Amino acid sequence: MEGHNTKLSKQRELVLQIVRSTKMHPTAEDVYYKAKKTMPRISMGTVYRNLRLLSKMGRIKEINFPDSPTRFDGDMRDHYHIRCSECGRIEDISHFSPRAAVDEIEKLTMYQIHTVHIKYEGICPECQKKSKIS
Amino acid sequence: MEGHNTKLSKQRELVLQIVRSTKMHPTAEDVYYKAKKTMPRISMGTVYRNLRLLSKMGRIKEINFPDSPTRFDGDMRDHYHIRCSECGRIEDISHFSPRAAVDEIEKLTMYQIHTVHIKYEGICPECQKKSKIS
DNA sequence: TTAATAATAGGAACTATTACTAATTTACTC
DNA sequence: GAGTAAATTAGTAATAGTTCCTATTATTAA
Ligand SMILES: [Mn+2]
Ligand SMILES: [Mn+2]
Ligand SMILES: [Zn+2]
Ligand SMILES: [Zn+2]
Repeated sequence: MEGHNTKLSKQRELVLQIVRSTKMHPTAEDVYYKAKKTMPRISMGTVYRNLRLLSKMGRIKEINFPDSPTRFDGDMRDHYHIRCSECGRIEDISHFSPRAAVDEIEKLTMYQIHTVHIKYEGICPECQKKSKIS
Repeated sequence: MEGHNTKLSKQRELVLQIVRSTKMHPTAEDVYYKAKKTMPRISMGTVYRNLRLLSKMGRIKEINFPDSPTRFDGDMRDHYHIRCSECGRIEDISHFSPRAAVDEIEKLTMYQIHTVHIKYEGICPECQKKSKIS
C-alpha cells in the first residue's frame, strides 16, 4: 500500500511520525530515544533501517554535515540548511535559491557565516557512455 | 617554523607533498599507500594526524561527500567539486561562484547534474551572544 | 650535547552505521 | 477467522573510518 515490497509496520509508522513532528532535524539516536517512549522494545537497527527506507521512498530527507552524524528532516519542501559551528544546531533557510548571496542570508538568519559548502553530483561523461552501452 | 607547536617531521613533509602532487583528491588510505612506497614504516595514525593538522594549518583542504571517506585536496585555490555518483570520481570546477547556474556547469563539465548540495556554516545569534560575554 | 618537547609506530578503542538471523508481524486469500 | 508467504523485527555481531593511547624516537633550541 505504501511502495513496492513494503509492509506498514507500527515501527515504521512511528519513526515517520517522529521525524515529521519536529523541526529539530533529529539524528538516528534522537529518533530512537523518542521512539522508545512509545515502543520501549524498538531496536536501533529498526530505526536505522526505516530512516534509510523512508529516505529512499522520498518521505523524509537526509542532512549530512561533515564530522557529525546524519540528521533527518520530515519537511520535504525545498529548502537549505545552516549549521552553527559552535552549538551544532541546524536551522532551515526557507526556499533559498543557489544564487542567494551570503550577505543576504546573514541578514535573514543573523548568523555570522564563515563557510559555504557547495557540491554538485551527477554522472560523468565516461559513465554516461557506459550506461548507453549496457 | 611552520606553525605554533609543530616540528617538521619527514612524515609530515611526505604527506603534504603527496597531497600536493596529485589532482586525484586522495583519501587518507590513498595517501597512506603512496607514503609507504617512500617510507615503508609510516603508520595510518601518522597519516591521519598529519592530514588533520595540515588541514587545520590551512595547507590542504578536506572534501566531504556523504557516504564516502574524506578526501583531501592540495590545491588551495578557490574552487568547488563535482562527484560522479556512478564511479565516485571527484573533479574540480575551476573558480566557480555560488551564483553559477547548474546548466552552465553541465555545459562546462559534460556531467548530467542531478543533485546540488548547498550548506552554510556560521555562528548562530545565541552563540554570538555567548562569546561576547565570555 | 643535552634537555625539553613534539612526533612516531602500532595497536586498541570508538562511533556511526550496516549486516545477519531466528522469531514475529503483516497483508492476502479463502 | 485460519492459513500462508513474504516482509519486518529485536538483538547482536560486524564493519569502516577515524581517533586515541603509550612507550619509543626524532626534532629543535640552548
Ligand atoms: Mn529542514
Ligand atoms: Mn580540487
Ligand atoms: Zn550556536
Ligand atoms: Zn563516472
